Amino acid sequence: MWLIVTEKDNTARRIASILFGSVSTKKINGINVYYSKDGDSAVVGLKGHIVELDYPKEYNNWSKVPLKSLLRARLVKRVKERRIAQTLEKLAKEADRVTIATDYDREGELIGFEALEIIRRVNPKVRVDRAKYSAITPSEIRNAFKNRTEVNYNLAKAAETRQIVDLMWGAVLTRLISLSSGRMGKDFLSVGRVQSPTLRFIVEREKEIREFVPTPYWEITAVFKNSEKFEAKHVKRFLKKEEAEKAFARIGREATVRKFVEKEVVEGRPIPFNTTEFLREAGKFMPPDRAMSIAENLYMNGYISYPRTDNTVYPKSLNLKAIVKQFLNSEFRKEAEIALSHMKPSRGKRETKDHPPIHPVAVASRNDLSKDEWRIYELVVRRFLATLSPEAIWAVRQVEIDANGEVFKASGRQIVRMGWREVYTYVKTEETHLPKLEVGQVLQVLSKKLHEKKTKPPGRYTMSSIIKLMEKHNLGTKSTRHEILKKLYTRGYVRGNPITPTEIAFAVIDALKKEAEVITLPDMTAKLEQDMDRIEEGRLDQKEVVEESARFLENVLEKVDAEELGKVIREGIKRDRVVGMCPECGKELEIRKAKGRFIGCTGYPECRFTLPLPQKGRLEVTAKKCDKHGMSILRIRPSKGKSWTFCPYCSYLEWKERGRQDSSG
DNA sequence: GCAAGGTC
Repeated sequence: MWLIVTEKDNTARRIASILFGSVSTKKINGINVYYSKDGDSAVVGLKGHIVELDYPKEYNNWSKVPLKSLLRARLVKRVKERRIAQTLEKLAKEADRVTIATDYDREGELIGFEALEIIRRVNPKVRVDRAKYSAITPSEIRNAFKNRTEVNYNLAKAAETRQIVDLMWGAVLTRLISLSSGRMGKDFLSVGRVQSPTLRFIVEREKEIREFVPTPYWEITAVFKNSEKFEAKHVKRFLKKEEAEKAFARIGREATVRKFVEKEVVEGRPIPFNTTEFLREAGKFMPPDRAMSIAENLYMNGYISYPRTDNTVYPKSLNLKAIVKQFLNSEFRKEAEIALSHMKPSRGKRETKDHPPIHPVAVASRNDLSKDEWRIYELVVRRFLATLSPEAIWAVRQVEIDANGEVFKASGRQIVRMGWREVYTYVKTEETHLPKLEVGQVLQVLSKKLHEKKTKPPGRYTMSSIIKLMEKHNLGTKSTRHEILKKLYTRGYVRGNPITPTEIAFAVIDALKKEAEVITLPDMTAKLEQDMDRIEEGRLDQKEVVEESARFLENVLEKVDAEELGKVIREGIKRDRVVGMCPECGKELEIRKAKGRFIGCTGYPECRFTLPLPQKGRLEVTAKKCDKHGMSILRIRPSKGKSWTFCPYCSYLEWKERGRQDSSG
C-alpha cells in the first residue's frame, strides 16, 4: 500500500480527491483516512506537530532541579496526538512506500519527519519520498506527486534545532526569574525568544511616554472669505511665543491668493488580506486572538479560505470572478456588482506561494452565523470585493495665501467616485470643503486665532500595531503572533488596549537586559535564522548551535546574583499594587489582602487609613489617574459582562455622602 | 507549571 501523509486533515482530503478521483473515507481510531477505490493508496492528515519536544519527567520540579542541568539534558519527544500516532502506526504496517506531503517549508519538513520517525519504528524498511507543492490545485498536486524528491533531513534538523534552542532558553530563563522572584505555580514569569523582545518594545514605549516632557508651541489659524468662508492654517509651527505674536500681529484685514491647485487624485484599493492585515482591521472591533479563532472556525466550516497566510497577491489559479458572482445572490449584491464592474485585483508587496490571501469561499447568510462570526465574515467579504473594485477618485483643492508676508495653507477634498469605498465600509469617507479660488484674488480676513499647544508623547501600541511591529522585526509567525501577545496578558505583563505594561514587565525586562540582553532583542531571532539556513545547507551542525546556547546560558547562571534579581522583580510586583498616596499620612496606598481585598496604607499600623474594594471580579490598576485626587483608576473585570472602571477614593466619598443623605432624609 | 511552532 502507498501511504501519503499530509500536515492536516483538510489537505489530506483534498489531495486524495485530486489524486484518486473518487475517494472512500474510513475512520481509524477516529482519524479520517482517505482511500483510493482499489484500497491500494491512502492519505492521512496530521495535526501539525504531533510530537512535542520536552525535558524528561525528572526535570519537572522547578525548585529541586539545578538550572545548570537543563543545559545539556537529554530531551524527549513526547507524542501529543495519541490517536493520530496510533493510526499512523497501523497504516505504516501495511505500507510498502510512504510519501511525505506536509507543507513545503521548514516546520513542514520537521512535521513530516516526526511522522516518519513513528512510521519507521514499526516499518523500518519502508521506501520514503517527499512531495513538494505550494498550492492545492490539481495541476500543482499532480506535478508534485509526479516529481517526488527525497526528504530534506537537514531542513528538518534546522527546525529541530530551533525547537531545542527555544526550549532551552525559555526553560532556563523562565525558571531563573520565576524562582528568584518567588513567582511559582500559575503566577510564574516567562521568558522567550519572541515574547521578551515584544514585551521590551512595549516597555520601552511606556518609558518614552513616562519620560516625555511636553514642549509648548504656537499655531495660527485664520478665517478667510471671498464668496464663502473657509479656515486656513499658518504654515509655521512657532517654538517661541514672541515670534508667533509678531507674525500674528502682521496679519491685516486682507490677504492674497498666491497659489491655487485643483486636481483629481486617485486613491488605490486596499490590498488583499494576509493574516496581519486581517487582524489589524478586525482589531477595530475585536481582539486578535478572538478574531483568529473565529476565522479558524469560518475556515473549518467552509466559508473563508485558510486564515494563516503571508501572501497579499491573489494567485492566477484563483477564479476571482466566480467567487464574486456568487455574491450576486446575497446581501452583498450591490457590492458584488461594483466589484464586477472592474475586476482588476489590487496587490500587496508580499507574494508567497503557499496559501492565497484570505478570501470568502462560500456565501453565508446572517442566520448561518453567530453575531461575531458574521462580523468577521462580512469583513472578509467586503475586503475581498473592495480589492477588485474601482479606485476611489477625489477632487482636491489646495490653496496658499499670503497675508502680509505670512503664509497660510488650506485644502479641501470632495469625493468624485466612491469606488471601493462604497464596498469597504470600515473606512470613513470624510470630505472637507474649500471654495474655488483664483491666483491673485484678494480675500478678506474675517478672524485670526493664536493657539497655544503642547507636543504629545508617542501613543501606546495597540494589539494590532504590536502585531504589525512583530511582523516587521520577523518575530513569531502569522500563526503564533496573536497567541504570544495573549501570553503577555495572561502572564500579567500587560493590560488593556492600547497596551500598558505592568511594573512586573518593567522589572523583568530590566533584569533580562542586565543578565541576558540578547533574549530581549529581535537579533536573537535573526541569528537563529542564519544558523538554521547554514544547518540546512549542511555547513553547520546542530550540536554546535545548541552548545553555543548552552555555554552562553551557563555563563549567565554563573555570574547571576539571584538574590539581587529577585529583589528587583519583587519590588516591581509591589509597585503594581500601589494606587496612590494616602490622604491622611502621605505614604503610599496599596492593594492588600486580609479576609478580602482592600486598599491599605503602607504606613500601617501607625496609619489606619483604608478604602473598600469590590470583592468580585478580576481587579486591575490602570495607567489612568483620577483628576480629582490623583489616585489610580481601577478596573473590575467580572467573569460575566462588561468591565467597568472607578476611582476608589471618589467612589468611597460618594458612598459616604449618600449614606449621610439617606440617614438625614 | 517552562518556548515557539504547527493545527482545532
